[in-house]
Amino acid sequence: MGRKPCCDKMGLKKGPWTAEEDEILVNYINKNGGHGSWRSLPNLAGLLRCGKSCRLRWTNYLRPDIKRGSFTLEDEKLIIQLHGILGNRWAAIASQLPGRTDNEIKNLWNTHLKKRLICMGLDPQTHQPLASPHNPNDKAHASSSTSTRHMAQWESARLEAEARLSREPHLYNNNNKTDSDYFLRIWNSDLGESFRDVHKLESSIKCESQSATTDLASLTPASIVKEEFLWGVKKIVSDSSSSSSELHHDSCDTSLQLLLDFPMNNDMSFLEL
DNA sequence: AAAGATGCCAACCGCAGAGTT
DNA sequence: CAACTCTGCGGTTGGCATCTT
Repeated sequence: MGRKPCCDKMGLKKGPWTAEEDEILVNYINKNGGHGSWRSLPNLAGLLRCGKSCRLRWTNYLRPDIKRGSFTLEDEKLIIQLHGILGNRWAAIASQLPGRTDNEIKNLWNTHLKKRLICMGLDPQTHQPLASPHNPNDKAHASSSTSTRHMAQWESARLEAEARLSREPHLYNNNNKTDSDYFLRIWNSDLGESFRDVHKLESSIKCESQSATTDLASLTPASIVKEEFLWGVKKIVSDSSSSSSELHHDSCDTSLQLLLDFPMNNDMSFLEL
């Protein structure tokens, strides 16, 4: 059904890259001010590799901004925290660690961090204690604060947006008002701050009926969370364009509440650890 | 010292989504 | 709007390095 792998072509080399191949690839990209089409790059550069292999070699090893060397404790801590929020979305996690690649982080996770969590008695997927199924503490986790989980969803969406923009830096500068663009601006605006304040006042927010019916086993993809969030952001933006500042403030509050109220089934209770 | 086990990581594979025709 | 192409992502693997017995 699917397309044949691009490396199936006869005569294309696979396996480890040689220094000569690296040099050819780097020289080509430097000379042309970018890679252009990865598919046509091997022919143009004179490499007996498929485009995919070239892209991987460049993004994971040859890129000039790659940071080499071991991860610091802070890095590892951050990766664990981000994994708790984002799951196995290595590219999104990597976007928060400049110079580190998704592959590198994935390897670090699979070889070190995962085991470390297990040793600490935590499930590396859920970041929750590997306790017995009848552990009363688990129940406490299940009914964790909704506002805490909303906070995690905001954070998740923010990281996704940043990951996207880090891949497409031109979006910062042009006039395309993308969803991610809006998101980041709102996140850094008074509204974002308001939300963070709301989080601090989490005891005042009661959504117990929703969290009680949450299916903890089914994790909602963060993209869905973002969709819901963006709907709220778009409402804020459209409201603000036709309102006085006071009304704007009200609409922000309203939209903020909408964001807080949207149905969710992500289990983010690990944030309370 | 040698053989087997384990760790590590670069690279490959296949899928999915976005863009194009 | 279906078919196709391109690219990015996450899972997996192969092989070298290191450790253990």
